[in-house]
Amino acid sequence: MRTRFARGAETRLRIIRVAADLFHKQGVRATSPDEVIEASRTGKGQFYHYFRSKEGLIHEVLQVHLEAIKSGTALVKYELGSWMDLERWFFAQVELQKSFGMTRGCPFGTIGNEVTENDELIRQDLSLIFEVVKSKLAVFFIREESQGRLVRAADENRMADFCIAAIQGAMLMGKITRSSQVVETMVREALAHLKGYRTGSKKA
Amino acid sequence: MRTRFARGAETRLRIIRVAADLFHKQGVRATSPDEVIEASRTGKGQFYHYFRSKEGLIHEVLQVHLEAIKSGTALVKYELGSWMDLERWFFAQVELQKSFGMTRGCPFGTIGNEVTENDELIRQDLSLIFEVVKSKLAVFFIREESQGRLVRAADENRMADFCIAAIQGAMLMGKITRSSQVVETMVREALAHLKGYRTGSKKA
Amino acid sequence: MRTRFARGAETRLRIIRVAADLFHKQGVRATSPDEVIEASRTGKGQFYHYFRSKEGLIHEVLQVHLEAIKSGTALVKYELGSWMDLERWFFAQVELQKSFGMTRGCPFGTIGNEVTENDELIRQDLSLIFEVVKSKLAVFFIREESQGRLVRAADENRMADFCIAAIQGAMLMGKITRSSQVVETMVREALAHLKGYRTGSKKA
Amino acid sequence: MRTRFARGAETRLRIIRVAADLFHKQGVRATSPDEVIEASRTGKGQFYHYFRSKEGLIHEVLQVHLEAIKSGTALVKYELGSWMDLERWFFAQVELQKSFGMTRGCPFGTIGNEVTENDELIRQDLSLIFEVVKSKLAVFFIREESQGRLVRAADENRMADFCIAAIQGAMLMGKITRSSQVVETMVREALAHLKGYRTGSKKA
DNA sequence: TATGAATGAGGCTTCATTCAT
DNA sequence: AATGAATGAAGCCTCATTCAT
Repeated sequence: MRTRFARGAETRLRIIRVAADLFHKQGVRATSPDEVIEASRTGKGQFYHYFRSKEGLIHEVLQVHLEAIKSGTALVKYELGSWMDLERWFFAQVELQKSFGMTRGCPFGTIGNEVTENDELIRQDLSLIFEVVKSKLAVFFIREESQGRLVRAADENRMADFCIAAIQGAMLMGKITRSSQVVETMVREALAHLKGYRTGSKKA
Repeated sequence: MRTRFARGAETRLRIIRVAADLFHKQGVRATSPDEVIEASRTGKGQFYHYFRSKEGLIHEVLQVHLEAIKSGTALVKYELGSWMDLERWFFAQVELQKSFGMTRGCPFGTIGNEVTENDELIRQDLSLIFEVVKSKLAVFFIREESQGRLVRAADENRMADFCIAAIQGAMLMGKITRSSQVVETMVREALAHLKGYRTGSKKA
Repeated sequence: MRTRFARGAETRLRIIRVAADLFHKQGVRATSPDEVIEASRTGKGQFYHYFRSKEGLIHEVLQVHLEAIKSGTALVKYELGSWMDLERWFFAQVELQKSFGMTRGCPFGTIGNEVTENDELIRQDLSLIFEVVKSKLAVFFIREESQGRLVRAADENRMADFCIAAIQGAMLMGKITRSSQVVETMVREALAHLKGYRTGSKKA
Repeated sequence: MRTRFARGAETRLRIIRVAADLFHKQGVRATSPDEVIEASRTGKGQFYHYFRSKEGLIHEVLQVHLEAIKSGTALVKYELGSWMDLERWFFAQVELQKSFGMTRGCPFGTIGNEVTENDELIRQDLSLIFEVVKSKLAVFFIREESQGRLVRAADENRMADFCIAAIQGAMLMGKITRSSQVVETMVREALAHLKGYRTGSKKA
């Protein structure tokens, strides 16, 4: 039997999950509290009981994403141990996008794109998420470097930023063209570029 | 004294220009016809006299962008004659973004990111724009190739796609982080990668 | 070669004809000047050049109907010379309704139904039309009476009113049920009732 | 003190009642949600909380009418036990119309007349209402017949249809002419016709 | 005669939120 | 914890009309 606390937490999470999906699918602007309420089969009161406002909900959705990334429970694995893992990291996102018929982009990029000067809090949530992702990617490059597997010119932070911007650009173009081709091209070029920083690569 | 032709066309263009700016600034979803109407100091009726609907306006805004790109009158120059021009192409966009205090992304990416399955017409308008941009970039790479200045492995279409996805990812991250740093990093890495396809580059 | 006057008159008539059809099809409230203008391929200016207002147009449409009834050029013939003609009068309207797939009622009833306390002018136009129709029907009954073919109890004015109300009720029900059955039932019952006023009818 | 159930239902019913009256007075087309909202002193949100759309409201209004007819709580009584009741049925409607100064017709006929090919749902609601009214009238005629009080030629269904079309035609003409005279004429003629189907009537 | 630009009120609906139970 | 009634601003669009050329 569920505890009283758990029952509430469940509702809260159900709302968050539904909202996360709708935000990913159609963006935050196009998603109204009403739509989230209906899709999560909750009541108006519950919604505003758990979330201060729509902005509050977005924040919570992003928190859940952030926790998943931090704890490694996200669909995409951000802890990289090898170049193979890096490839997997890129392609996991491509596969995710394909699973939605190329109708969606990156959930964070989609939200980030809608941010204006009035959405400073959300922008900071996103910045933090990307900061965490970046540091996870950087950790891998730093480890590679510490083991002498990167050329001197390699800059781990720049490489991490490059990865993120590359996948963001790739997925955005994939969504716009509704085709996985550009996405795969971009991912392969990005990987090729990154591998150029490995010692012993033919470009070195 | 205004010509008969100009009377209406002026109003129409005024609306389009105001809308283009608002769409760039806050996205299409966050921009209401009423806001466009007020900012362009027109009447409600005029708006719907010139544009079938909000979607129709977005379409027209994109048409104007497309024409500017095709005719070379856009702020960013898409006709590249040299690697210097390619660098300028990248940096012109970074500068544009900086001129808005890093609060905006690419006008096309911004709209593209908001596209859902119900906005098929707009999606196709954007696809066409990117198609045109791509072919302009490809023309440069093809010319380089034809003059033996690219390594055999170079694929001009892929390179063009890479340029577009790279700048899109860069600008989106620039907008989210409100910092030009990632943008510049991405642009430099992208250029480095592309230059790797030149014959005689140290990586070749 | 058309005279200058004729050209204008033509436009005017084209508008009236298109409007008459739209009013019949969807009523006056659901028909906007814009719709009439577009369907008649005219300009805004022309419309308000020929008609003071939408109300003015309705008035003119009704005038044209009235003239057609008076002059005998209407689709339905109101000059009755025999009981056969009376049957034809009823059935012509049923046929007209059938020709529109039972989606329309009587053009006058449709407009009359929409009349409110603010449409006094239109109401009077319609009253006049029905007055004229009534007197045409009454003329027939009076002639019959004067030739001793009606029973003493027959009242020609009441009989005419009965005809009109019967066909109005019939067509309205036909439109609502989308079926000609009620209409035909009503017409036959009405005819049976009227024939009961003939001398020598079995009911007499 | 209001019960939990009543709180919302009251508002809902208030809106329906106000709407029913406005629809009767000026038709559905001329009645805007805003007008209903104001007249029922509700908020915009409430309106759309209780009704999907304006069409939804019309539907609900008709449902309420239908229930009233079925349950016998309507102003007009449809359960007839005698020819006297049938007369009362006709005259109750005439009196109702008179009580509005002959400015309104039948509430159902008024709405039915405005129905176009895009209002299929409403048309069906009306069809159903008339179906129910018809069967109630038919029940009376069938009972009469079963007791041998109708001539062989009498067809109960046709008689019921005749009643409905007659009163519809009568009320429409009453509204257009703003006079109760035609209405009374029609009602009396209709009754005379119907009585002709009684055994022993002088017409038999 | 003819065209269509311009105006602003209003029509239908959704939004985000608060409140009462 | 949960429900859903209530609110009013705003969003997208059409209407009926007038004005300028």
